[in-house]
Amino acid sequence: MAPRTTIAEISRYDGQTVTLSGWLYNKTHKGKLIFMMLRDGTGFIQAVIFKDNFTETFFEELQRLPQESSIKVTGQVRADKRARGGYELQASEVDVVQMAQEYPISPKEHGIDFLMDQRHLWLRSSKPHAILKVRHQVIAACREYFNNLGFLLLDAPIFTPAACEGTTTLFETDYFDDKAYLTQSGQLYMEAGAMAFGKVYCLGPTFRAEKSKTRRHLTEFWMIEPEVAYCDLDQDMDLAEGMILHILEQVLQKNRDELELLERDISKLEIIKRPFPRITYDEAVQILAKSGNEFVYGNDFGAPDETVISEKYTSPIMVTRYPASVKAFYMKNDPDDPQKALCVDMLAPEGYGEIIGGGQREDDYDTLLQKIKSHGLPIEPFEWYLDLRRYGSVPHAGFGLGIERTVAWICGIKHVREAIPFPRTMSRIYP
RNA sequence: UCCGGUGUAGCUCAAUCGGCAGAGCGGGUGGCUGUUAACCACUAGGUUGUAGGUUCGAGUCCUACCACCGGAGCCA
Repeated sequence: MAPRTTIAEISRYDGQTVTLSGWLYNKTHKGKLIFMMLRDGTGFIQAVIFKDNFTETFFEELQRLPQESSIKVTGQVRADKRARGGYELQASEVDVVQMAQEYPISPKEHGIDFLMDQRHLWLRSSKPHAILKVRHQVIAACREYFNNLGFLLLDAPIFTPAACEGTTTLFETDYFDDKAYLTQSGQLYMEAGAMAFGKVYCLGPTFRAEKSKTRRHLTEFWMIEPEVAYCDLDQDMDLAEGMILHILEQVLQKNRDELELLERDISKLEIIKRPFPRITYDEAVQILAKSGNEFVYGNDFGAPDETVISEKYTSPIMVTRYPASVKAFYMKNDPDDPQKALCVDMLAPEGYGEIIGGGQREDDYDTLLQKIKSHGLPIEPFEWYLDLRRYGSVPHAGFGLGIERTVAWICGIKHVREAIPFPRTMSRIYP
């Protein structure tokens, strides 16, 4: 029997006879020839079927074979300028594993709603393939980065007893005779982890019941959240910057084919170098003022504001020291300016907006207690969190990176819904 | 939740002033030895989102509802 191989490694088999197992991606025929574009998950290759090598009836059956039928093709690999990818398979044997029904996704244009209804099938197409391979690399690079720095992976719970930042954006579930909420962030648990292990991170899905309908929002999205004990805001920013650079380096090295298929302008990623500009909220407000934007000092930036600010730069930028009033209760105030928080948002270039939010955490017990109260939050669910300040509190900091926004930026795609295999939005929970 | 837009064949879209519902792709049949989202010929395919209303006549105008798209707020 001919050795079985994959399309990705086909160039090693030039001249040899192999069997490829996959699916019929597309086909065209011309008289005594059928050109079958075969995919096997690792790549695409054209198989050429010549009528004289098969029986009349089987050749006619192959001519009618529907898209996405599963097939095994045996044949000789040969380099051919006329074939996309440089190699094609001269088929000597075709085994139809299953003849598919009429496939709904043709190689022509489709609308996004139709494609999302067919997401379980759309995953087979080349564009979702490319994006999800980049996603894989982004996640792999993040984990590699933290693992190499001696971080411990510490998984955070999905069911949580209370909100980090109010309850309006939480998904509520029945939890036996009680209520539980789907997590919005693993951060508070990572703070406990940092006090136990020094440097930890978590990676997992988080949930927001926001009725958001924009290209940057999902109700279920993935975050990677590191947290470090004995760490201040500047060190936190160094960590975030290093992580982004490592992600870019890995994707640019390993996913060039995917970025090319997505028609990404790679030069915009290649010019990104250390150090990323670090500006304060006040400086960002000045940029807005110079651009003639109407902006009320003290507010948080909206999406159009972020775009105006980030368009001034070609690399991601880090904006620090927002007014404490617009930030979460656990943020530490700047000792030099108590109205400001020691926080940082990283804004991706090209208008992709915020991909990282983080900062130094409030480590003083009394101050934290006051903040919980002044944010109108109940004390009791946070008793365990306050314990972290009762027993050996230290300065610490961390951040959260949104995986889908990062993937969307790197891929140059418009909407985060394509950066996750099965997106969950306000109006979609199927398939 | 608010603002704007779109709903017509399996898919992507046309249909002029309110006057015979169409095309391309996909499907089917036939042809062709080099196709890359092929080409040529023939062919099947419709409750025009739903419910009302105006009119001799509604895909087109009006009202309500539904779905989706884009944007805002909130955020990663």
